[in-house]
Amino acid sequence: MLSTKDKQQPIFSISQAAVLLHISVHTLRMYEREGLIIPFQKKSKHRLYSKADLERLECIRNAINKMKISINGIKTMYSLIPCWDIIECSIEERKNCKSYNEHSKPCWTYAHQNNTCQKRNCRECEVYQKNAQCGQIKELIRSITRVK
Amino acid sequence: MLSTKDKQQPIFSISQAAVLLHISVHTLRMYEREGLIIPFQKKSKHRLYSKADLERLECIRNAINKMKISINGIKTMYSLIPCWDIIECSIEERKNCKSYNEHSKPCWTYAHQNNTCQKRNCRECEVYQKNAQCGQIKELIRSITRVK
DNA sequence: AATACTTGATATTTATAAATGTCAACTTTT
DNA sequence: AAAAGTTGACATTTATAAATATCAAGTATT
Repeated sequence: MLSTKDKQQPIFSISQAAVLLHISVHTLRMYEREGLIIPFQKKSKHRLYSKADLERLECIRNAINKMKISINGIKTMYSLIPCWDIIECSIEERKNCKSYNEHSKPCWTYAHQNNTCQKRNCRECEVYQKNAQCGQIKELIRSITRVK
Repeated sequence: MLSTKDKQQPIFSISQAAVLLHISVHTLRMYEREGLIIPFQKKSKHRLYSKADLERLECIRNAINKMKISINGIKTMYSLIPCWDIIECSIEERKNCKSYNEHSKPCWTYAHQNNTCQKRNCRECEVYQKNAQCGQIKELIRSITRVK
């Protein structure tokens, strides 16, 4: 069994990842351009993928090809992740946060300013990492349900 | 200003609705088959649409044609509506409810058994009606956030 | 220093979702 | 009772998202 840390280690090149996932390098870069994934970047701008990245990509593939959800659909789904509850940002921050107030793309695709997320590396953020498994969004929504 | 009740009155035939929305009758029936809408049904099986239905359909159209979210994407989004929190069903009911546990289609498309929803008319249910406006799902997710 | 791989940008192909068309039986309207 | 509208089922068209191809410049590997 792999530790969480091991799963996050960026070890596969883009072509290795492409082979493992049976897709093309182009497709991987497209998913990144769309904001579905954030591979590790070397200084040379070359990408590296972790096992967690591959797991996430399998969910994305499944959503697109089996569940027939469009890429924009997936982006919108990601925009529903209750990030504010995960990172516990302040009411004031929420008021000014596009990710809190809009619903078209994932929080990690915004250029956040004047809030906690500005200093965060989204690839390492729990909001991003928690959603590597399929069905995690609904799980999160269930878990934030307030007690009455 | 129309009252909520007025907006819910089923008054438009399918062809009238189609003209008002600039779409074909076929498309309206397709959205229904997919579980995106529940028009009122006369005993003769003829459909009638309310102003609220038209509003909902405009959101659906916008999602498909402007936001480029696929129909299956919209169904998945609807599956994230925190219905359990809106109707306040019991923990026991949640345990056995497909809508609570799965994430592929809206709660109103399940043939619910042995729970509160069995006796409900989904078209009249708050869960369905609350989601007539675009962006309502995120609004609901924000609103159920538990206090820490 | 030669070979293989990666980058981003633009263009093209292909797979298929969304929308329409057709039809015979039934319902509503005049 | 004739005309217009609606139903469901099946077939076809079209619009476009997803995937792939090409290329010249840069980086990594042996």
